[in-house]
Amino acid sequence: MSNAAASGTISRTALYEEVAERLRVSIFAHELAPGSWIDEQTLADKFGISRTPMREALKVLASEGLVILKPRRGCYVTELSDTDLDQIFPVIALLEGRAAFEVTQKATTADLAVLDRIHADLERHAKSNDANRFFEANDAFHNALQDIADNRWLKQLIGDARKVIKLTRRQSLEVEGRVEQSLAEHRQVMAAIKKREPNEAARAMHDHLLSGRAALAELKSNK
Amino acid sequence: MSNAAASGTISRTALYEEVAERLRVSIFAHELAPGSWIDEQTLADKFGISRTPMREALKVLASEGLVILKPRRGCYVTELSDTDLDQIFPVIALLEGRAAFEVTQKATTADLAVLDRIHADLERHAKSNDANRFFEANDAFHNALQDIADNRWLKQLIGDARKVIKLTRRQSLEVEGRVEQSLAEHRQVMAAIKKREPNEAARAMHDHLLSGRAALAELKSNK
DNA sequence: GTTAATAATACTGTATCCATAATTATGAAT
DNA sequence: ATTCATAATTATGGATACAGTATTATTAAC
Repeated sequence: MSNAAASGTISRTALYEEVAERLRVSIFAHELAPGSWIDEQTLADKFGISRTPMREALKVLASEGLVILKPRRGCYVTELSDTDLDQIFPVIALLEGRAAFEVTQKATTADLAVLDRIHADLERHAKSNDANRFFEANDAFHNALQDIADNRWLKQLIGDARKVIKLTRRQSLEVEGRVEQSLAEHRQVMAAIKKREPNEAARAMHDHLLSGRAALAELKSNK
Repeated sequence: MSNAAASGTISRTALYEEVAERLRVSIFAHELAPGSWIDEQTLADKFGISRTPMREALKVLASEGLVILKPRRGCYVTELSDTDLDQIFPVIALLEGRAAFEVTQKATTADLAVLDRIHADLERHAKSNDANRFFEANDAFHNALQDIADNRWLKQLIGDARKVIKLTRRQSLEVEGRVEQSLAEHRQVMAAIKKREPNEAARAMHDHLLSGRAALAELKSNK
């Protein structure tokens, strides 16, 4: 049998997937504001597509929790209250703690090298006070960790939960001193992983995320 | 203003939701076998609907992990390997443990009464060796617990994860003595909740679910 | 007889169309 | 003037039609 090279570069993603991704970006950028109604037809016209893939994309976003579909009422961007954040952060902390736990058990020396490199990026961007790059590296670190944990379902659940809190992620890093604090917490996570102490790594990651929630709360109270 | 009674009982669920539920049932009952291809048109005809709501339902199931959508190739029922089960059970154990933790903190005496009643059902159906009703009551218990935990996001993530393992879970009760063991574990959970010891409740629930996984593994090895 | 190429068939993906339900606006009555 | 009812407009939900791609089968050539 001929190989799959002829069937295109891997496989062209379906239109509804691209639409879903564009919508996610729009939602995270608050171009589609929380609580606002999504006009299927208008948005589909703007994207240059018909309502069909738009509707399919909205179904996907709905099951991700990014929008809510009210039957016969239309689609609205999810609004996150403080209560929601208080509810979801401990859950993410738990899940990512578990990821750290599994990483500590499974990581090869090559895996550790990858983490080390990303952590070095974190240190560098913290030193140069580049909050944007720090944020990116932070994302990369958590993603790398989940890849190494090599648990498809854990990764999926964390991804779902993280998508939701991304709705509000207006840099908790803007809190005075948060970058340094976050960095220190990352160091603890790395140290625990290298020491091969799963429980300690899990606890460090867990506390790191709750600390992120606290920073966000502080930001709001000062606003 | 006239009330909403005329607009039907609460709000009629969309067709695609009903279809999604029917598909879930079919998948759990293995009428749609793991790995098998789902013929949109044929199935839509059988349900007496068009392809549109069928496709929307499949999108939802895909993001729940029950099926996978291969672009231009169609839709296939997810196959769960032993590795998948080994990966997902510890995660569910963690999440439901957290739910038990939160319940122990939040439950009112009325809540405890509800749990007591369902637990009594469990005891009864175990005594009469009615595995089906035991399974139902077990589901009801876990659902009630999540309702009392009153954490929308935790409930959603547990629901997503549980949907996946429902593909296999029911069989575990067929293991010799599993019903009794499961009952004993439930007693421990209830006791810890009543004693208002969150950590103990979490650990008991966690172990209960891992025990369920072990039973399933045993069933497979004997098969 | 086997393999490769081409053609046909069938299914996925997208667009358009129709029907139903909800909301809003306008008019009438109190 | 305010409220309630009715009608009209608009958007969602569902069906059908159409286009493009992938797979399979058949035929021809080696």
